[in-house]
Amino acid sequence: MTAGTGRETIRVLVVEDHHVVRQGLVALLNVVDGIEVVGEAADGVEAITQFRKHQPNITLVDLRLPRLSGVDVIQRIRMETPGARFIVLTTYDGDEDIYRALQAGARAYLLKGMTTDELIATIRTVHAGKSHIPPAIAQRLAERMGTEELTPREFDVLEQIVHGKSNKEIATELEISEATVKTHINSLLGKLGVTDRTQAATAALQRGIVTLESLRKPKP
Amino acid sequence: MTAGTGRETIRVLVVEDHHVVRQGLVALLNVVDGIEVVGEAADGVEAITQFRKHQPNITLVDLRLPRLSGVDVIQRIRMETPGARFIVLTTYDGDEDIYRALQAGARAYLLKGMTTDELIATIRTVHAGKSHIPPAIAQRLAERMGTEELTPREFDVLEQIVHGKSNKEIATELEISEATVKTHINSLLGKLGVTDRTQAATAALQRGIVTLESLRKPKP
DNA sequence: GCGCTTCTCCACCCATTGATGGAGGCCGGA
DNA sequence: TCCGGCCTCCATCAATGGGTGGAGAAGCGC
Repeated sequence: MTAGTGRETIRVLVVEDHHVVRQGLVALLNVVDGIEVVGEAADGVEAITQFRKHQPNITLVDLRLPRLSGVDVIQRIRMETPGARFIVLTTYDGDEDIYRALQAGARAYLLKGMTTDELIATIRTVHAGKSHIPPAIAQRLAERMGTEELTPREFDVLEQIVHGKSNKEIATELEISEATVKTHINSLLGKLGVTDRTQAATAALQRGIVTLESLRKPKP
Repeated sequence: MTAGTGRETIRVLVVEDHHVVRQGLVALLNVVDGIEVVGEAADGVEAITQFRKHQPNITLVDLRLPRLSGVDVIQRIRMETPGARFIVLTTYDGDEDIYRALQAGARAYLLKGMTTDELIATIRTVHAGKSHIPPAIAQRLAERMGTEELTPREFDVLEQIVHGKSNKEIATELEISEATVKTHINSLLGKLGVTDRTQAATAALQRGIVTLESLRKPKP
């Protein structure tokens, strides 16, 4: 079980819930010399099962997955196999997701829409033990630095703001006073670098702190 | 040039900018009996060129495309070939996009993440001259009905709201008085069925009236 | 224990926002 | 031509939102 930097075939696990995209990845990768797709998974739970079964060199994983998110998958697998290498692949490119994925131990981050060459080059790079972050993403990560973290409570309030709640409603929902809500809003506005709740809402959506999908359902 | 409902091969053009997804579609479709991918395009302009060249029975088209949007592509092609049949394929499922695509003449709307069977069944259905809208989407379309259209000016104001502008800033930007801005906001809040600007902003993003991507760039 | 952060709350003030109702001008369809 | 929709603007009022400064309690790391 030596770290492979040499000639042997790179064994890849593809984790992606969209059938078409998964199919595309497999089709693309299987014609490449030196890369073999050893397994596929359509959700987070299946991903872990497949990983245990195949012990791939590289796991290509989408962040938005049913049952268990991509970040969760990375964290859990790395708990039992710390040397596992991940490349995150996603359509959405909220800063928050990138950040969390890299924190969780992903070695590279690719947006769908990349070229085949980029994909293959990244797989080889990561398999060789290096990391690879595209310049555009590196830049946004840099911007994110220096930005303070929101506290859990501030996050709760922000979530409510995105859902269009008034301060009074937020107070009721979180069972705190309206004054406290205002306090939290005040500090989260500062941290997000915005001046009002509407800007806070769009900033939260842009950064992927809250997702548009979560808006449809009242409360999961 | 008779409408094909019989045995002959269905000739498909795939228009999709994401390499991986396009590859997936082509890989999936080319193994199916009775379906042949006759062309591929990665942007709107190329789509039109490819259409003229191959005159496919079915055009599978992504809505978000470089250079020319999916809706534009459908409209332009239908101007010269009114009988052309389109299936719209997209990840994002904003109501506005669905609506405009169907208005423009798309016969079916599929979300990425569909099964292979759904895709093939839909292609056959549309080729047979029928339409196919998934229940989930049909429901949202129904909800959208009864909703009044925004006027162009209301749309302008909404856009500014999503960009986090205050009424005063909007007034300056659009070169109208703040009073007028308020008037527009009042009516657009009603039409969107929301009670304040923050809800208006998230509603606009949900419905795809304004996109998150457009928030990054200051002014295109 | 001490310092730090977080969460909670208060009071006060002013700016912004949204609601209401009214009004004139313009344009395009009936 | 008249009607209806749209865009423009006005005044006024009540409610909400955001800014400031201060303060006590709980928890954590050292």
